[in-house]
Amino acid sequence: MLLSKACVYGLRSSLFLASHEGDGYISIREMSEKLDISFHFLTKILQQLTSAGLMESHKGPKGGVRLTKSGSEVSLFEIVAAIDGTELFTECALGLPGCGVKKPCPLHDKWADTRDGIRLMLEGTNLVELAKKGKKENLRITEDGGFEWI
Amino acid sequence: MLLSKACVYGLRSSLFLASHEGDGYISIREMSEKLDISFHFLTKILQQLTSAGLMESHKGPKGGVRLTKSGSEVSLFEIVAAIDGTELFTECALGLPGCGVKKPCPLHDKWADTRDGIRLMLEGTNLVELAKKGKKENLRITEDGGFEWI
DNA sequence: AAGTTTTAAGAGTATTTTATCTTAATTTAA
DNA sequence: TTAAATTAAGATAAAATACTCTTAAAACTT
Ligand code: SF4
Ligand code: SF4
Repeated sequence: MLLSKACVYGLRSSLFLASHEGDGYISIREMSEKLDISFHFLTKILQQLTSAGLMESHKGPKGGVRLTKSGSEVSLFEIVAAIDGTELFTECALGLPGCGVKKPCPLHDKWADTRDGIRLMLEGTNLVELAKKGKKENLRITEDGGFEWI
Repeated sequence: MLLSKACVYGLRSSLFLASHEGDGYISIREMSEKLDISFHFLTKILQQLTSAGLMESHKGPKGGVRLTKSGSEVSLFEIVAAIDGTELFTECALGLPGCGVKKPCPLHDKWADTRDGIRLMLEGTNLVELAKKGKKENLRITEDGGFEWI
């Protein structure tokens, strides 16, 4: 799998938050139920996004998390980088350490292009754009398709 | 990581075999030492490639493995598919099941293009091509760069 | 035929990832 | 000021991946 489970959950909930922009803090419990993700696991993932500065959290009743920046300013790349790190975009298709520094592997030229393709796609896509599209075309962000865009 | 460790090891040893085409069976022990991969682990990986029909093996002294087809006919995609499967090229960036069948996720269009980019790169690259390039430019396929092309 | 070399196969171990559980700290509201 | 709601944090558990060990089977050499 290209992205870890944690990362995929991070993307899904970021999308959720982008579609609720301006609604204040959204509780993690609510998100975990609507998106069908384990509450405790999601909490940990969102803590990562919070400490990366992408979200801010608030405790107590009426608490929850919300995006710090406007969703249109947050690219998928930032979320992936915060959870899975940027190794995917700097390291080797053959798993060799120190790409570009020591002598490269035979696959380098082709892989570097492919790798950049992934990065550019993630950098060039923002949360609001996706949430709008999802809402307009009634696309899904849960396994059972049960989630309804507001 | 895009490809599993097993898959990367499979690619490295396939590259090794391609550069030894016509030398008959190459022992797994020799490969594991030259490529610095655990012998038993490599054995299992090569068993997968053998049962997928990409390699054939022979027991006893003078035994080992060799490519069934000419290395120029084997694409990286075949090796990846035999070890990691083709999920990467059919499934969802958001980890949702049944892509294309049920309603898609908002990322689908962009992700499908990116995904195809990875597949086309792997399909469009064959073993001999890479081995030749590696030999000519003295590129590496081991971590320490210690491997020498023959 | 016996001994050696080599892959095959399955069991076993270690590490990482994924997920859960428990307790604490903070904030709101009655 | 007390109770309820909520995130924070750390410990634990389960599952998946990565790796190792042991024994068996096959094939070559003498
Ligand atoms: S140079 Fe080769 S080894 Fe390094 S990252 Fe690129 S493909 Fe991988
Ligand atoms: S349609 Fe959406 S859910 Fe399905 S594979 Fe494509 S990106 Fe993933």
